Amino acid sequence: MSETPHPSPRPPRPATGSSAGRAVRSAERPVPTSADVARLAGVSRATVSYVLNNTSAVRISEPTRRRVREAAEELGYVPHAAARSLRAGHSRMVLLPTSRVPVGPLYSRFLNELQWALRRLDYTVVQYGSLGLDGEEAARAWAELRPVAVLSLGEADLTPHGVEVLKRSGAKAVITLGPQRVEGAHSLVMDQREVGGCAARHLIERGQRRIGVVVPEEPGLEMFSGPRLEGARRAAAGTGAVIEPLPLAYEEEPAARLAAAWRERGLDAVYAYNDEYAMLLMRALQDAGVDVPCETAVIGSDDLLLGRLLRPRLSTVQIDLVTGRHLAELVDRVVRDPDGTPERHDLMGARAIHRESS
Amino acid sequence: MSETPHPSPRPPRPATGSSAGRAVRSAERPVPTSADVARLAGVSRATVSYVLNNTSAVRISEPTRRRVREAAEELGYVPHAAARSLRAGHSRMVLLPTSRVPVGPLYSRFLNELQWALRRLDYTVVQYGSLGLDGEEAARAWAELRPVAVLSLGEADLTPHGVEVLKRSGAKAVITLGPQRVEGAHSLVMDQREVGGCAARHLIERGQRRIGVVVPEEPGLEMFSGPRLEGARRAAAGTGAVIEPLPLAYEEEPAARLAAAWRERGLDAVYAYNDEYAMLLMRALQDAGVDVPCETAVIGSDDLLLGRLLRPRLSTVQIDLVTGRHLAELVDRVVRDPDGTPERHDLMGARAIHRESS
DNA sequence: TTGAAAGCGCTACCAG
DNA sequence: CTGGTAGCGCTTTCAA
Repeated sequence: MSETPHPSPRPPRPATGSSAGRAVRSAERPVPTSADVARLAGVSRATVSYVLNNTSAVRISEPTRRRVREAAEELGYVPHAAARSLRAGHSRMVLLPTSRVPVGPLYSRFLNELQWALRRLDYTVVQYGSLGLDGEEAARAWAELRPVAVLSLGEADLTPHGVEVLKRSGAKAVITLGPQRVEGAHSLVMDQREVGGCAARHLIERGQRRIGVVVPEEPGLEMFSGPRLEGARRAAAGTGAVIEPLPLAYEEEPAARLAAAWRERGLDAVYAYNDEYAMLLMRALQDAGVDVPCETAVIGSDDLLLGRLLRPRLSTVQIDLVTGRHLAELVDRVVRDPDGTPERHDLMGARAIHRESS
Repeated sequence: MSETPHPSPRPPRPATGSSAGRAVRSAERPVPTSADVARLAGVSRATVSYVLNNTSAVRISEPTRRRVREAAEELGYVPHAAARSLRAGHSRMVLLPTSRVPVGPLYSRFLNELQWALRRLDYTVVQYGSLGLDGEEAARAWAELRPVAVLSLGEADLTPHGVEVLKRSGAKAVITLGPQRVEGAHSLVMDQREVGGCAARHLIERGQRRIGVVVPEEPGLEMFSGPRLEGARRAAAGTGAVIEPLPLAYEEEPAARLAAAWRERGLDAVYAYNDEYAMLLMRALQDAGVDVPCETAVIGSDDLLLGRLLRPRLSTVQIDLVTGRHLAELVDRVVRDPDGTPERHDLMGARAIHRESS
């Protein structure tokens, strides 16, 4: 991609030659505008606007209303959102930069809930794929849409300058959801370290001393895996337990290889990033004759149903995300009062659930 | 939600009283416009536009260019996408209505790939959450954004009339991805029946006669589960095999109940909607003492890695989706030549993979 | 090489 | 109760 940072030019737009506005192709009917509706109904554009928006400050006679509505219906008129928000000077668009990583079921449920809640508050939720843009570029791209709020869920690394750009472009709320605060933004801290910390503490309390931590090789997961590893390290610090990172690809063959050389590592426990990696590794260990949990304890995270179906049942770290409704309300509050002090919210709880694998 | 269909009014907008345009709050700096840049650079707005868009038809002196760019940088100017596309009369927005269902990893990978490919073709991908709107309402809501293309992946039921609305509002391409064609739209047929068909044929070929088909009770999945059941029925028709639908919630307890009463049903095989449901049911069957595959054969679909970790390894139906790149190119082709005959593409292949559970 | 101005579709004033 | 109209920010033609 040759999207370039600010003042350097965009790729030149080909001089189309075709004049702006109405469609030119002969066969194409032009898109109907409120003026067309007005003409057909025999009223002014203002009246059309009043009727269609039900403006309360103005009384329009019932026959007129009906004529306008019939005309709109007949033409298949649909108002032009861009024109409307241009005129209004603001929109109710909440921008939700789309993640580039395959997110888990937990997270996508959260996203759905969030969208629903925002809709109920009359916001238009727009997920914008900013794949392949860095922080600054992304911020500029988002700013072009003039959203009233941006909810960056950690997809691109929002810099303080990026936040500034967004605010200058009219965003009332810039909210980040990630491991650390971003200067100038309202930050909802979702500290993944706590997940790794829970897992490690659980293992250590149960007497394990040499703990492996699976780090997925799948690209795009560093955002989660790094802090989780870090959290495990912190939990181990000073307890005498040691932490050993174990890079692993999400496939049978690499898992089998890791398991084959398992005893050489002398690990007595492993936190496997999440339940899926845990299932993969646990199967490989069992196939290699390593007993779980006696020889090696295993714990995952996310509390997937599937983990409960294994034998032994998989221990896990349950993650409580803030509800979508809660977050939506926060967005709304910040939009209404943009000058409130950027608060810091913690919105993730984590607790270990002991089953049979640890 | 009180979103009402067309001509009936929206909830009246509160007469704000505040005049449109520039922000009013005293503390707030107004959002910089190209006019501000022009003023600061000491040139006209036209020149600003030329420089920032690198218009090839016009030669601007290098010193002027630099002054303009510096001014833009200093003000933190970001062009206003809505104004631009209003003026241009078209946008390059591809609207991707967001699904309301928790989609699987397969599908979200496909979505990511698609977004990426569309970006490479210089489209702006916007996912729009149309949760809670019916087909007609959704079509109108989408049309307000004046997208150049709409890619409805079956989230809301697009009616022929909805397609008409979208086309009238300027959409060059309306592409549906679902079990059946929609009049007027380019249809990419993703026939889920084929998945159920594959599974049933596989079981029948292996000598099974009484086949259960798990139908998830999870809301929002009917779109997939219905056709899959239907496909299984068709495959069974005339073979002497019978199909029995088995509603099931995705939880351990209901699965255990189903398994406890399993023998009374006299089923010798089951297609469990997907691999996750298959894993759930298979575990329940095993816990109830029903042998898999001898007493009951089990097959899922999606070919998840996790299914291969079970003992017996889970048979499955592998689904080949069209690639995102392929679909993006189709979108682009249709946008460039909107009047081409709506083609019908098949973009799903399915084949059964025999492992150990069937 | 640059500037003035029209106009995209819409809404909110103010006058009738 | 309704209509005229200004102007949101931008691009592009035409004129200087």
